[in-house]
Amino acid sequence: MKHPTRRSRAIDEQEKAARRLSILEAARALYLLQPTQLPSVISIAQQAGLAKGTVYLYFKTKEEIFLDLLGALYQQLLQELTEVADDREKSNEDLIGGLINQTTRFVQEHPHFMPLASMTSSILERNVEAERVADFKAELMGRIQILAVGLRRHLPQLTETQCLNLLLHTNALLLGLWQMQSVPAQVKEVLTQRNLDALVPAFEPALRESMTLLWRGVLQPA
Amino acid sequence: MKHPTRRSRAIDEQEKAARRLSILEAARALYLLQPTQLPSVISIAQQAGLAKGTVYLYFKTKEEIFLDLLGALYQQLLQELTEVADDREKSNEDLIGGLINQTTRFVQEHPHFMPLASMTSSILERNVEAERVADFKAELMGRIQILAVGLRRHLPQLTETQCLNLLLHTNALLLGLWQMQSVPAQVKEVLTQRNLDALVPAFEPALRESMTLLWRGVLQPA
Amino acid sequence: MKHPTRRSRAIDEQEKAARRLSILEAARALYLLQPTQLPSVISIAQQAGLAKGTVYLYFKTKEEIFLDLLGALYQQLLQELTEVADDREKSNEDLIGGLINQTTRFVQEHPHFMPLASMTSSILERNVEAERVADFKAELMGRIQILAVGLRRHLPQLTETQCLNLLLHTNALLLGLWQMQSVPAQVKEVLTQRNLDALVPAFEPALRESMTLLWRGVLQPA
Amino acid sequence: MKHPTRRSRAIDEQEKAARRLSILEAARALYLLQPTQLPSVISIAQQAGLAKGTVYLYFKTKEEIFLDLLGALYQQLLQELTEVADDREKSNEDLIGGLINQTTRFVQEHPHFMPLASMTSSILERNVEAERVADFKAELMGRIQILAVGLRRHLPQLTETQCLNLLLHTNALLLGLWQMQSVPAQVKEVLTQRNLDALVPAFEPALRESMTLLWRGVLQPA
DNA sequence: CATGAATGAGATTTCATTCAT
DNA sequence: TATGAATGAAATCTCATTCAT
Repeated sequence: MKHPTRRSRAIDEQEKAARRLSILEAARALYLLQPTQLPSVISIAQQAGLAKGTVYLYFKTKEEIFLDLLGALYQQLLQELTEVADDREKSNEDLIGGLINQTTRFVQEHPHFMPLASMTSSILERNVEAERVADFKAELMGRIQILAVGLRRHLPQLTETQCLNLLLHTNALLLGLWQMQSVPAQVKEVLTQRNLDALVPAFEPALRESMTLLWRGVLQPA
Repeated sequence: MKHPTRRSRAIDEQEKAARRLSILEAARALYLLQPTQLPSVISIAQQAGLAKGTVYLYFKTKEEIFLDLLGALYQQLLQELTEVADDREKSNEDLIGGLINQTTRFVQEHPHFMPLASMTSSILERNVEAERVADFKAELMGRIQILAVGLRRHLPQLTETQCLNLLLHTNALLLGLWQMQSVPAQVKEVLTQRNLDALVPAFEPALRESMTLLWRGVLQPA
Repeated sequence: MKHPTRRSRAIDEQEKAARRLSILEAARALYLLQPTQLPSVISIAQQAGLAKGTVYLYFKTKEEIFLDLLGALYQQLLQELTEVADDREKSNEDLIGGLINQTTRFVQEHPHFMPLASMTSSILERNVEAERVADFKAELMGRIQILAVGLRRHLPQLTETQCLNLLLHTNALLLGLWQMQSVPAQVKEVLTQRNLDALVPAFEPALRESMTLLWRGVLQPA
Repeated sequence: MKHPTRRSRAIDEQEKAARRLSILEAARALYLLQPTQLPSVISIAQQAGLAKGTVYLYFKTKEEIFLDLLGALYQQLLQELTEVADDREKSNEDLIGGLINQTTRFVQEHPHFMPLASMTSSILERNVEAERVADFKAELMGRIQILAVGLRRHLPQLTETQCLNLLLHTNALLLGLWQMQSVPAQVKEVLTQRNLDALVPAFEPALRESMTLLWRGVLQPA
């Protein structure tokens, strides 16, 4: 005694991709409402106007949805950064500044990016098939390498490895700094009450400063 | 005799502290066995020879246990680093090298440190009372400030804020780099099969390199 | 964020047994309302005034509940039959008649007995731990053996094996005849419309007749 | 080309019947592999080289497939038994023995017969349209009546009703005895470990014994 | 007619947390 | 204080059945 309702169907690959996207979009919307935790699968399904079972038709686990979402964000960010690096006219200073600006703008415009990135290792990768995680990592590293190549055109004094590492370390800073300043509102309140606001470093200035130091370090060898 | 296994009660403060410690120790032992996820409360209780409910007499949530553990680890690390910094005889290079060495050694000797630190923002701080998180943060920042002061004795050319930020950014690097290389065994296998091992940066070399760059950057102003 | 409500607790074995019984009773009540299918676990829990999780604290699967219920029914039936057989004054005819009467009465008074017994092999035993099924079978056969012993006091001309087999075959008749007459109401309607009512043998007369034949066969060797 | 694997269509009655048969055959093959449960519709469809939905063009429910299979088996068995009964030369003893032999042989040669028959009332008839169940019953009873007529030629001392009932009760024994001995392999293991093997009666001897008693009972009126 | 995407009920599991005893 | 029974949200899975294409 089942009661299916009427819906459109994703027959070809394009439509399937679209449906996949609609799930991702629903997940994103709900997560933004409450970034303290991943929304439940049932709520994602409802938000997407689908049945719970349909979601599991497209994603094996809830975390896979968000790893996908994160992958798309990383892809977009790296795409944008690569475009910045492809501008041959820029001076080194402008390049670094441009990359920093682009990054901070991206983080602001996609408020779910850093929260998701921050739970990659502790949550998302723990509950996604190894194959899919490997896909995610491979894709991410591939795009970072492309960016590294673009970077080296500006900084020929660096080896390719140095460029790559520079980017990896930048990503590390991004992750770490975000987490250090990502304090629940309630905690922030308590810290304020105790006059300890200064403990929570502001994300953007810290990122600017640390990135500048890191890049200056590599460009001015001892 | 309904409760033949009923435990003795911890009446005075000493006993209570001891019981608290036994829970922390049980949690630590279990987490080391499988740092991929926090052990369940029931397993911690059993490991400590207590009932599930008893654990909640000493900790409000499971995550509070691990935030406590992490706090102790941070405290110890910063203590050790402060001792390194307090050696007035060291050259700047030795100082930096000493801090790096001490840090990497600590990470190796306490295999639960970085995994716990990596879930601080996404898991631990989300499930612990704001008051406790604030305590954790205040304590941590206090010790970092002490270290910053020690550091400045060696590097008088830096402002206090610069020293503090240097440490904060170092912590960020620690967090981010660890997460980037913290890949589940199964994923590592898949990456190996695809000849993509190189995607996973080794933690210690990456930490050495990035820390060196960061510190060099701050010491050699443009 | 869980919301437990207030309930009494089954601390000792007696209370636990009582709670187990309350689940069994809830399952029985619901099954009687609609014997076409086993009620859902959630409905059983609600009927018993418990949470779903609590039901799974006492039973591993839904089918285990009903196998338990069936076991109790078999136990009661065999108890009653043993009492009938223990009446030394009875003639053979009275004995057989008494057993038949007692059986048919039991079936009528416990309308869930035969439906459950009819799904033992195809449903209940398929989804219950082997250990539990073995318990059920051992218990059942033990009681049948006791009844066989009682039977033999009346029928000393039979071997113990003959008595046992007689009972086993009687049980087989019970199962088979019930299933042959157990026709959903809708099917019965259709058969009536087609003037095929006669196809569905009445349970009780058929049981009486076949049991009489069976027992007469064993008592009057060729 | 959205549907490269789209099948040809069964236009005329012959093709439709053939497709129906291929579904039945696929269902039979899969069920034989694992008679512990009905195979899933998707597996049946794949085995038959069809899409899931196509199966539902030929059968209203999954159980209808198996009720059909069972109907064919009953038809064949009763056909064979009728041929045995039509041999006028046989003595009564030979007749009974022949019917028993033919039945046990049939059960052995069609290992899916009894498992299916055993779930008739609890599963198959619960999930098949009343009309179809009525068809099944009518067909089955018709053939039993034919056999009863054949039987009566040998046993003129019996009424037609007696002959019919004898057959019905025999069927009941068949069903009941099978179910009593149909124990999952794992349960059998446990019983063996407990030295309780004897609890599971062997099907064929029990059938022979009980049928002999039943038929002897009817032939030797008190 | 044929297809397979979509549905959704329900079973089962896990487990942090609560609270009656 | 200590206990562990009870809770219930949520994840995941299965799968028969429907129905848009």
